[in-house]
Amino acid sequence: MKSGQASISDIAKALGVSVSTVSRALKNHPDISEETCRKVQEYARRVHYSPNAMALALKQKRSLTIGVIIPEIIHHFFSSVISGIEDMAYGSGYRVMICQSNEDYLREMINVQALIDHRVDGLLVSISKNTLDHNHFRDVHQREIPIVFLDRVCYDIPSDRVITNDFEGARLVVTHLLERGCKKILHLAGPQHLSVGRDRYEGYRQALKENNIPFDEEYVLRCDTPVKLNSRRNQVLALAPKADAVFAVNDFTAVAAMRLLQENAFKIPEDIRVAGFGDDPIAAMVRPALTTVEQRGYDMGREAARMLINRLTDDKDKAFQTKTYPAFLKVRDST
Amino acid sequence: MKSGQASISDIAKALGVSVSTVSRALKNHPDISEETCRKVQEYARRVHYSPNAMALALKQKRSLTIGVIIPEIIHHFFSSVISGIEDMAYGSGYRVMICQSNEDYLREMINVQALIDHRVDGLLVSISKNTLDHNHFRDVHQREIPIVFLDRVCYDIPSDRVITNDFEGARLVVTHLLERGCKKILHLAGPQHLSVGRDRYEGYRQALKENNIPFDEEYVLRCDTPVKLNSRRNQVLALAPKADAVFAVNDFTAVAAMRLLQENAFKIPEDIRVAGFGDDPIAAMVRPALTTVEQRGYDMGREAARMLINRLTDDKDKAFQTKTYPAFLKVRDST
DNA sequence: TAAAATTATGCAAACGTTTGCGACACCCTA
DNA sequence: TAGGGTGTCGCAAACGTTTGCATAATTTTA
Repeated sequence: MKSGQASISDIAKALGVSVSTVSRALKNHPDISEETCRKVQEYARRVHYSPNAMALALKQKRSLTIGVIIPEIIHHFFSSVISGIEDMAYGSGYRVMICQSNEDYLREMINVQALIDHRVDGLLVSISKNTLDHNHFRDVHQREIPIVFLDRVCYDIPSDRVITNDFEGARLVVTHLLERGCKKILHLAGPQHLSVGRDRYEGYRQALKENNIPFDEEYVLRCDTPVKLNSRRNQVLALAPKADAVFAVNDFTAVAAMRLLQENAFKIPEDIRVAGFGDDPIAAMVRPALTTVEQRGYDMGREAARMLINRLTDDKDKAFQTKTYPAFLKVRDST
Repeated sequence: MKSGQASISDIAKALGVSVSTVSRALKNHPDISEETCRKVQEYARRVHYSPNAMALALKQKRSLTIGVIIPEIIHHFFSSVISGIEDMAYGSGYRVMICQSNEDYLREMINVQALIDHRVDGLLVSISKNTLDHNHFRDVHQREIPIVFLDRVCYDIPSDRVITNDFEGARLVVTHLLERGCKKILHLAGPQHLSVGRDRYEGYRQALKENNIPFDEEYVLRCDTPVKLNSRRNQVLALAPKADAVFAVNDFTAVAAMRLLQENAFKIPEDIRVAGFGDDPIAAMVRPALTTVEQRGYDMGREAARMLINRLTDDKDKAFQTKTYPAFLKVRDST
């Protein structure tokens, strides 16, 4: 025990027994006498023995660790996801390594490689906005490391998936706006190569179609962050007088839109209604409180972890499945 | 290479050389001929060889991993901290294992143990609200694993620390309120066993003292979350008519207070002014926008990681130091 | 041409575990 | 008293690396 950490063989030496005896004694193996068990365990406790997870992982060829790659931890949705993952993982004896891609393709690839190097048993991934190529995930798949995609999923790779019913959520919220009498709904859309961006866009179109409102390309702006909104403020302000509602692909952009409109003397919801997506806590705190679509991050994280751990243990070869969480409308004061 | 992952000895076997040759060839050791290097590296690339970090860690007795324990990832401050830590760590070849204590003492202890088991090279910690006993950190210290405390620090353990000047921040914001003419300032305080809670409280008192405003115990409420605020709403509403300002220990509580007051027909800032601490993004988004104290989470995380890595490499035995970030007042519409 | 130096490679130990198998020393039974 | 059973324990291999040292072949030097 040269440096702080006692090993099994330190204990063996100190007690004059073999390492195998110590190893067995520590887990109350029936081969070992009670007397020896007691002595070993007592000594182990005295020196604060803690098993070396690396050595274990090496031996057992599994690390009991799952890797998580999410775009940005600062978004409430993703931090809820992480909490869900952690709770489920810890409860099942797994550890979690969390990485952020920062919406960056290169960083995502680096993260994947780092997690592979660490021999994680499985991967939980929500892909970055700027990821168009999925070969790094294909690599993971070829290594027989199971992946569960979550929210921002990838349909190229055979895998389990956990998603919100984005299509239905968007359809619901837009239908709600139409029921309020809106005819011209501006959609601040997300990237169309992302499942969530596309599905919400299509839900928007579906709602229009169902209500016989003509679709107008001009009323769709690719704009999914407050920063982007700000850089397109003139365009938005030019459209706003003609529009009677804004549906943003997420709550942050919706709130930013609300502020922009309010600063320009629009009254919400009187002059123009605003809705978001995700039910970030901010939605309930701004004034007027934001109508949005609930997205259960914690539950989705938990479920994704459950599916992954399941595949790691019980049914390795079960058919892949996609779990879809229903979307619930949260009507507040902004619509 | 039975299961997906090729090892060094798989390469050795395939190429008819020894594992030591492969190991050296992979890192361009001068002992190995160019020819062999080329062959080995080419083959390694073909089979997607990636070194087993566990085996490496075992051999080298260091994992190039640092463990992070923070209370709750959903708080913007802490997720910024994490981003700062990650960027610095990745840039220096370190990996990061992130754990949440969820403000729970037991969970914090479990996290510490898990990170010890994983043989992290060092620890970055912001202690939980419910941690009164610090023996689990003393254990870490005895194992000669360096710790850097961050924001919520612990003075019992010899270690580096990174903090905000909470005292000064609170003094500034309260002074600002007094300059606005306030005389009765309600303080929604944090736990007094936490450095941040105590320092902000004392900053509040100091500001009063400097301005010859009598301190009144009745105007200090231990209440640092929206939930707690809600359960004490009657108490707050009883005090509000007599008070002319509220200073909350964090922005979430401040915003919750604003909403409570607004719902009860108080005008902000006309009837009562409200200030928070931390400059959470929500502070800029609510109306009126919240006056608060800036706290540079990203930079603090980066700095903490830098200090830790420094201690891990260069100067193991340098004297411990505490880095204090200055606090800046952000005056907005709520005061 | 023998000795010395150089070049390229392999052996084996070590890191901390787990685990199949074999080795004892007993005690019991027939 | 020989055979078998049982209760305790140790040996050694294996997991994937790195690295000091030995080895062998080749070249250089004197």
